[in-house]
Amino acid sequence: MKRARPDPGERMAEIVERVRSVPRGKVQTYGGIDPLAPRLVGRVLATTHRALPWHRIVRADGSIPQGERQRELLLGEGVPMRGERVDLKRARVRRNTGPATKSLGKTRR
DNA sequence: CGTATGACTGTAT
DNA sequence: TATACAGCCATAC
Repeated sequence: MKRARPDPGERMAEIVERVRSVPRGKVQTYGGIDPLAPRLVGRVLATTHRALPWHRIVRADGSIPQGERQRELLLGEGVPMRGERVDLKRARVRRNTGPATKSLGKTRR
């Protein structure tokens, strides 16, 4: 059990690491980084953005938080878009790709 | 120490 | 599909 995080710094450090692990040309949502504290992810990005691929982090519905600026960067990486939003179905990082992904239930992580 | 705010999310209307 | 509301974590005042 290492679910407990008495130290905020540790949680933030993990967020930073996860953001850095998002591959180029793909994106991830705030909830995808930390479902329990998506707002915190934004705070971390805002304070650590200089060393992170911040543009690869978008909202759960595919909308882009930083607008045009971020949108250009994503397009530059070849991220599939759908209008002003990212096509999460294709661009979002997923650990499990395949049509037979149905009864996952709690197969998270 | 309490209140407000933010690069958010899921559910309801 | 779009708008409204409440819940959550850490920080700023």
